[in-house]
Amino acid sequence: MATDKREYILDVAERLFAEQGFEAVSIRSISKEAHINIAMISYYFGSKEKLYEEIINRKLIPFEKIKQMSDTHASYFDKLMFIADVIVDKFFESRNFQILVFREMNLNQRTHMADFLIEHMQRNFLFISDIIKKGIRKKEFKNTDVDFTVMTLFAIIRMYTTSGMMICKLTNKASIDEVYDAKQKTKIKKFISDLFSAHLLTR
Amino acid sequence: MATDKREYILDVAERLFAEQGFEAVSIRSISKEAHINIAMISYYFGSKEKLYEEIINRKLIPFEKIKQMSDTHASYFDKLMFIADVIVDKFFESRNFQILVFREMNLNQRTHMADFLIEHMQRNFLFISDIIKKGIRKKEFKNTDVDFTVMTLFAIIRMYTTSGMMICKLTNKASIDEVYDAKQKTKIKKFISDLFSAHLLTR
DNA sequence: GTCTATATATGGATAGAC
DNA sequence: GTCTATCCATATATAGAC
Repeated sequence: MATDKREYILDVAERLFAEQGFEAVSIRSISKEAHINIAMISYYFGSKEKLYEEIINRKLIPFEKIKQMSDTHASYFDKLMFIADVIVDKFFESRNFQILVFREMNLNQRTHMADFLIEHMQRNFLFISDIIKKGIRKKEFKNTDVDFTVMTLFAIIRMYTTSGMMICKLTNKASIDEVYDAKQKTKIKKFISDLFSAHLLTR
Repeated sequence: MATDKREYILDVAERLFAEQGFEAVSIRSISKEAHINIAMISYYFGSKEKLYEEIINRKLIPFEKIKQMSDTHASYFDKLMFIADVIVDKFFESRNFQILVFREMNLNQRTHMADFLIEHMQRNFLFISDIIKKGIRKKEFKNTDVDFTVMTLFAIIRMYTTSGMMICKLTNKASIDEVYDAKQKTKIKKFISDLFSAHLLTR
């Protein structure tokens, strides 16, 4: 029961932090939105910043599983697209979290947290770089700038999933929900596949 | 002389807002960093929020000139790459500003400002979409998802120019300056050209 | 676990002297 | 134009009753 309430507070706070930014959200507004007493946040989490750290820590991808699963795919392109699909799924289902993470990485506040997130990002980045480098060595892929290629993958998924209002306007969708429905998820996966197919594959 | 001091305050505040976020920066810290009295900010700008609005407004791209210049290029691909280069140049020389703009577009604070920025973005977006659509109609370009294509262009440039700390780490650069030197600018322009060439051109 | 009341700090803004 | 002093609102955090 206590964990349920804790999780609920974390969910509410995650959304508010994503919408307004860490400093703009008061523990008063969190307690109001989550229908709990103000003092409960210090009681459960210790402080506003520790609450924030718990929000960040609870959803970071345990990337090991993905590494193992990607091994089951034969070609490097299939490995890469498998990973891309996993990232798209992950980002679609945790948009508020991703907004927080990318905003935090770009801030000079709480630098220990930014450093930690960047290191986490780097591990994922290196894993994907490695696949592409192997693909190039095996002549499956063209010789291209690997850093920019991996960056492009993250950049597209990040832009689409963490800038909902903008994407909604730019693509003439009626609502945010429409931007993130199953149809759009399929479309972005197909686009990524087409783009990287043309960019990487030798044929 | 008064405009010099105003401009200097705007420069300092822009950097601080980019580094720490709007709410985390106090007018006290701005006045300290800019070596002026606290009261001067209200005197010059009226309020912290009006100062912020002036920072945003002073650097938005007047896109009309670019439209005209892009007309001088023969192919749609050349038009597109001319625009991409202009955007890269612009983003490289105003990184703090771009950090502010993209962060602001993703916040539910000051929604009038976010709406304004998104509309500005949409005009640029539509202009580029239009070029690609024409290229497709003339069979210069393959038939692709135009929205995602334009998004990709902005996504790459945004990711590279507004996430300096991350890029520095991911690409093993010694310092931020190295991430944004002339050599790297050339490299990203070439990468964009290669990527969109493979993605768009029929040959 | 839950609540009220409060200690304490810091923020934006401005009045008014010079 | 520049500065000091101050008003007032709001923030986090916690002590202590229940």
